[in-house]
Amino acid sequence: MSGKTKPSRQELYEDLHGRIVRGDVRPGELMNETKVGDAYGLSRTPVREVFWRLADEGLLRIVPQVGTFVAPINIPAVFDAQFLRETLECRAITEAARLAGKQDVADLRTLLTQQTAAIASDDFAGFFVLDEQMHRRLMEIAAHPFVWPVIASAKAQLDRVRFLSLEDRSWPAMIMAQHRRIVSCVSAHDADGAAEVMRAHLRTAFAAIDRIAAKHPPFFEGDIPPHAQTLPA
Amino acid sequence: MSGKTKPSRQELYEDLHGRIVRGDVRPGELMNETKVGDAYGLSRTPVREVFWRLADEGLLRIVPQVGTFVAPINIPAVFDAQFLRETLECRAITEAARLAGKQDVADLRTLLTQQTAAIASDDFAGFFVLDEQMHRRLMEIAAHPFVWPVIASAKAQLDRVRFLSLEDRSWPAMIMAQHRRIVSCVSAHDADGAAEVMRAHLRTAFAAIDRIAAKHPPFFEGDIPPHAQTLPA
DNA sequence: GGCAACGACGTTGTATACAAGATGGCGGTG
DNA sequence: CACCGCCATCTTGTATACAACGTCGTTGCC
Repeated sequence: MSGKTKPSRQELYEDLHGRIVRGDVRPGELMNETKVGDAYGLSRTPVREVFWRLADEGLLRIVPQVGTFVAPINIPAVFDAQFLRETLECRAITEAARLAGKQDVADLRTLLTQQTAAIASDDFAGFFVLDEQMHRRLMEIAAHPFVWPVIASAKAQLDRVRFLSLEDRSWPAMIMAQHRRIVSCVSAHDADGAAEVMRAHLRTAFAAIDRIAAKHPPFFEGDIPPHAQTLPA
Repeated sequence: MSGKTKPSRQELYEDLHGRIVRGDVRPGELMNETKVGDAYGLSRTPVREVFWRLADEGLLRIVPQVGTFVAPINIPAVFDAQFLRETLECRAITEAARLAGKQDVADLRTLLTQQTAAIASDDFAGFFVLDEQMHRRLMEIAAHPFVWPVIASAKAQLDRVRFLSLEDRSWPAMIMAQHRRIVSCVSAHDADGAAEVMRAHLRTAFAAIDRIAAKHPPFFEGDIPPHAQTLPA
């Protein structure tokens, strides 16, 4: 594992994806195929495939014969991503609460422990990974594993906004408390309670979008929809 | 419009997509990059981009250094696609029923008329397009237009199964009746009623999947999930 | 006869050269 | 001074040559 066997497409994709979502590269910035290829020791061909996938996810905007740019954060698209994630995850967790077995609950509790440890050591990146693992695991418990990639794609749009807000210090504690309540509901097979907590959980970060958008106007595109009281129930 | 200005990637994508969904090419069949490129007068480069996208949608399976094949119909993936579509469209139509204005209802009624005409002239392909337009329009009325591409992707998986069943002659009439009831509920702002009819509508075609899978075993992959009573409510 | 090693073939993966188009600056012109 | 047209330059789009790898048939050996 010492020599770089393959800085391959997968690595390039994950790196670029992370850099865009974390905001290391700003919306509107030019992503030159040749330069990116040189930077990673690859030719344009594999780079183009990665660009295409990122464009499909709405993270890049390819303008033919002009250039490929980091896409602005499209506010209506973000609202729809929230709708999608909230609708699917809340529906799925009711199934998860119904179907969860002892081993599933044990797995979730293990993730809770790891998340607590990550927060205790200020390992925000590690917590971020564990958070994603937990949501994916819940989707597996709900017996809908193929839905996760769809949610992950929507999540990227939402995370772009999230990373623009300097994370509050009190934030991780609140997230952890919500995670514990989710696992508690699933463990008790309380489907309605789990859905309710999940909805509140998913709206926590989303609630600040208008404030964040107002703070970084050049990064955004489109207006906040008129019916923006999100969703009733 | 006489000369073929561009048999470009878009055309190639739509053609291949349609051929796979309609079952013109069978699961397991080899899709050679070079041969496909020659057939369309393109080189391997644009073909590869199309293949990549189709693989992302689960319609192709790219095996490195071996070949690209038409993917088998993955039964668990189909069940998850049904879960995704049903969850999102039923949730969205409650919003559509709440938000629909007079012009929206008028557009829907126009689509109903066109659909009736298509069926009357046995134009099944035309009806298929109009059906898709209606579902997309409903998503726009619900103020979530960006969700449609996600549903369209899931729809492709479901349509693969649908096209394997020789469509019943009484089938179009039932679909039309459901469409009319949906528009009726939306027009009356009956959100719960609309969701109920939509759920029944989406399950109509899906209900036969086990029968169809049993009829064409070599085209399928994976088993029917144990909790296959789909979804409660 | 069974089996293992080898090699030809086919496929996708990668790199690179060239083409087509868009942009922006420059200079000419009214 | 304003404006129009041209051209250098940069970008992505496409085509093609080569490399890496897996498959499968063949052949030789045991």
